[in-house]
Amino acid sequence: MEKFRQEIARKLAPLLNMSSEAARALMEVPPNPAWGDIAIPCFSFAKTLRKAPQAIALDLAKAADFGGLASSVEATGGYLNLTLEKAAVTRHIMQGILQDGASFGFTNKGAGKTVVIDFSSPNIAKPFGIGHLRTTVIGHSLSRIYSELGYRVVRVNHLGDWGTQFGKLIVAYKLLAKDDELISDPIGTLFRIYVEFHRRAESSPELLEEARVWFRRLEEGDEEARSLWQRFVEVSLKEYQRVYDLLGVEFDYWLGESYYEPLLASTVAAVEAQDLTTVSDGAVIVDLADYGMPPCLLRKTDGATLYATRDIAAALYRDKKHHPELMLYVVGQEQTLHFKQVKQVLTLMRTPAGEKLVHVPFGLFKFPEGKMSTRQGNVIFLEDVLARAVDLALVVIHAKNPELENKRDIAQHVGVGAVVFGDLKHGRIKDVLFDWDEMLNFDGETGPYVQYTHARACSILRKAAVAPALSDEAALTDEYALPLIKLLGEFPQIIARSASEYEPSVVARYVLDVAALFNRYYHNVRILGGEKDASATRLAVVLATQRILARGLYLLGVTAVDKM
RNA sequence: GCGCCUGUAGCUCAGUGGAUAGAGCAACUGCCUUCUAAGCAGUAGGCCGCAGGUUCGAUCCCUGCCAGGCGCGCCA
Repeated sequence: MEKFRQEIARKLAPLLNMSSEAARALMEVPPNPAWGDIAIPCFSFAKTLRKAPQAIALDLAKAADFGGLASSVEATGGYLNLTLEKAAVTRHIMQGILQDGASFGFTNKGAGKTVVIDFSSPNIAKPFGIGHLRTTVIGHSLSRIYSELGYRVVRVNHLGDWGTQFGKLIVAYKLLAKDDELISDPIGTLFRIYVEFHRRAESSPELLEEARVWFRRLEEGDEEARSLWQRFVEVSLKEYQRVYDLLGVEFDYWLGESYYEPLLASTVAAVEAQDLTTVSDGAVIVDLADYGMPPCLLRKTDGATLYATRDIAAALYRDKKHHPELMLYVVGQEQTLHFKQVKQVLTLMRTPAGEKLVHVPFGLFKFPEGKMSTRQGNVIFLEDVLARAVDLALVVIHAKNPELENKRDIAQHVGVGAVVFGDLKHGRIKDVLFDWDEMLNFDGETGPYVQYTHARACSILRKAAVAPALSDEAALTDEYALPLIKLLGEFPQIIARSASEYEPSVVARYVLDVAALFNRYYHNVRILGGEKDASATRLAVVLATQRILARGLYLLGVTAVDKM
């Protein structure tokens, strides 16, 4: 479709006295498909040409020559509306998808470029809660979307494996846990003692001081502290891996904050060397008042480093190691200020890392009961959510398709797909209300709906007696096939837009639209049987749809099942 | 107090400086002897938070206000 728009823009540009890019940017999609494929609003020319928009549109319609591209050109209400030649459009799109197969959306914009994506990044010793779902699935999807554009993608899991919470955990462990508990139920145990620690600390604040001491000992390499820390990290990673396996999420690097620890001293020194730091109440800070921000703390009064120090060190490290074009941080919007500060400090340091750093924020999960807090112990485990979704999917399969083989396997993909898709269909930035009913819904605008549509397409392709072929082009232009094919043709633009906006929901919405149009097609047009050439051509539409749906779901990190 | 984000149908959300603001869920009503009814089709449901401004044209951009969320030097 885009190819046609650009063609039209090129022919239109001289008449409007502008570049073809500008002419392209002017184009709109008419609200009513009956009015055509492309609309050029003429209101903005009225002043300079001193003519009514209506008349301008009329003149353009008369003057323009689009060759065989447009089947109708009309001036209505100040708009120049044009309809593309149906057969040319459908032929072009269908040939493209059938030839390119899965690589139809591939535009190669990112060839030779690298993007580093920091996502998921759970805090060790805290359960992998529903709160981690968003960063994990958004980051996973973005990594696939950028790969699709030809970028080399470096996926980094920036584990929260350092910081004062480990002092707390060590104190709590020595006080409250037995060794065998950590083996039988690692996260559960760490979680329990972490909550209990905070409960006790309310009446015994000296525990907090003890925790600070232990973290200090950890930083200094104390053997006991170190070995406890090591165990906490190991058992936690093992549990996280189960969730990642379920979601199909992988990383290129698992680098905790501890990894950057040896770099911190030189990082602070580098900032100091640029004369950016001042000492305030004994702490080392970068004053950012000139940029309308509170200061960025690099060292506490006691000399210990902070979150910002580690993020600056990590950004410098990533830039040096991977030479990326972009460094994305898929982290909740509550950390917007933090990343603005880090970016500003990097910019002041005059390193390229400053402009490469992009915070990709997302809204929080909200709960009817109020804010969720690990410390208070009210957490919804992601694994439980996924398990419930899978169980429910199994129940639905037994009810709707009892003959299905591999029920458990399919149920897992469908259940997980419902949860993942349910998250990704929302714009990132909005807060999400956690709602079991919506999370476990399989009807309407959901992952299972798209998966089901894909399975339907697969089912037809399995039963077909003839091979898909574009042998009867008239079968591509009926009122149900035409809008579907046009939409399929937008796939490359959709991928590009979702990448530039860091917004997987663009793909999710698109895939829902494709599914809706396909289901309408399916319902109204008989594909199998009938005249051979027409049937083969309709099968080609089914095949093209199946490929786009499969690829779209892949980009979202959802499995496209063949049957369900 | 200051800063950032959000406010669209009963609920969850799309949407664009332009022509009649769209989906899904929930409600009601049709459609399974035809390719998977996790589907399709229909009915109903709207001062696009409020008030100004910019513009030929604002739900969209600007300002103010209201409501909610988040953040604001020694947590991450």
